[in-house]
Amino acid sequence: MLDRDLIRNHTEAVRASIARKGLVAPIDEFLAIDVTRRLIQTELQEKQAEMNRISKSIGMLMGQGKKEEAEAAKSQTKELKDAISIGEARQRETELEIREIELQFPNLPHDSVPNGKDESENVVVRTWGEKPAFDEQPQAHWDVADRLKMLDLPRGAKIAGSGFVLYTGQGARLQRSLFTFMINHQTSKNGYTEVYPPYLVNRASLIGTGNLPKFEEDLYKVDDDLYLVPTAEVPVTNIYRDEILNGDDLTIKLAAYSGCFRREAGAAGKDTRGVLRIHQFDKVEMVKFTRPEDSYAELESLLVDAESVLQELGLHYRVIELCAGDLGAKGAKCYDVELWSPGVGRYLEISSCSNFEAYQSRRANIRFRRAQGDKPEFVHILNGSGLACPRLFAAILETFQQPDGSLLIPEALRPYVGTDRIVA
RNA sequence: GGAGAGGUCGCAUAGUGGUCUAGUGCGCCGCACUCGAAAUGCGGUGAGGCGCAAGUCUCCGAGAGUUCGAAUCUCUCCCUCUCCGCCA
Repeated sequence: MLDRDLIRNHTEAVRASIARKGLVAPIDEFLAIDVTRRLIQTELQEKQAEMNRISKSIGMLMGQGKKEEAEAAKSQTKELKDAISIGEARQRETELEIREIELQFPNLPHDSVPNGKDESENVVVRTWGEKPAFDEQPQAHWDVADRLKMLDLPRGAKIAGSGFVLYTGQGARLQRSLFTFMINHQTSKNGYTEVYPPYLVNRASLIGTGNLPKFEEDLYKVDDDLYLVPTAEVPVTNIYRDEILNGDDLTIKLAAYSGCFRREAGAAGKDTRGVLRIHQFDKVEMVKFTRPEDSYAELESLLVDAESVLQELGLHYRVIELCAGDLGAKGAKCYDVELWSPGVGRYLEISSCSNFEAYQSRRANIRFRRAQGDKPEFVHILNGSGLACPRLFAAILETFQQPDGSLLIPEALRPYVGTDRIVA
């Protein structure tokens, strides 16, 4: 959702900015309904004001015992009352219409975001480490995992279906070690406060983060109008929905471990092998609530916090800045962290660190007050993965596989895994 | 799941059909008194929309209804608490 005044007063700038993303927004519909909406409202309010005056005078006349005059006043109200109920219905209707249109607006890209139509025009910001050298072609993680009995993909599919994974033995232990290590790292080293949210959320929460109404087909829905979380971003961002925060408490930095559930409806046939794209996975997510003037500095440090996990593990990665055309609807600016996966032979997206500015806070109505008596302002909201487990799991298996067939565990994970090496 | 009690402007409370533009206390802000503070006194202190402004409208958990008029009456739903049942 965007600022209504911005759309009204800087229409062409908004249009051009959205066009940079290669998207269109219902700007003309918005403007048309906005005008009628205000006309309806002004007209209605005049009638309501008159009705209030008459009703009040009836009360006063009754109090003074002037029954007849009160009755006379009552008879004036019939026509007014009908007009008001029609006006109220029209106002409700237009308010719903404009809200529906507003929810379809994508966020505007920040000025610093490079132009570009799709991922081919993204920009490599930096790389860390180097591709590890192997004497022979390294195995893909599904082969390493099979050999070391860390994954049972056929039985995962039997239990739930294609795209669901059963981790076994040391694989299950490694998987559990990863998110435990990461949530500990973000809370103890990078200053995040840990939260553990519900895995099921209501519609209002999903509208707040921008997953609904547009991306319903990506979500698992259960009875009672609840949805499985596609990421902890949804419940964590909504912690402060409809609240006014104290400006002195910002920036708020939260980190959450959660399971994530995605239908991956539009991705059939892509990345189907191993654990590269699965319906259920674990992730540590970081969310920040900031003052507007701090959000871009906080985006840089959020990115550094995500990277720090990979540095601790000694994994080669690169940081990509998304061009306008690859940003998606919600983001104002976004960096992806891509992890080198030597067996698959590709960089895998493992984290997305985004500044949403006030796009989500306007939808979720999350504000802050700078000081007592000041008008509430919308906070800026950022989030980033820190990180997603399956691809990290894959990269570790592929990067640290040894010539003798064993798997060397990175130093930082050894206390969690309980060994320095996994053997067949 | 069953029974009961509740949800009022940061917190606590009052309000059971009309001077409620929601009262009071606490907290908070400003001013006065003071060398300074405490205490005290006075004033202020929710959100949103429309409007250049004056102003005006909406919001007492949410929605619908009754009425000239609803915080107050009716219905539906949500949430909290207590007890019972079931259960990791």
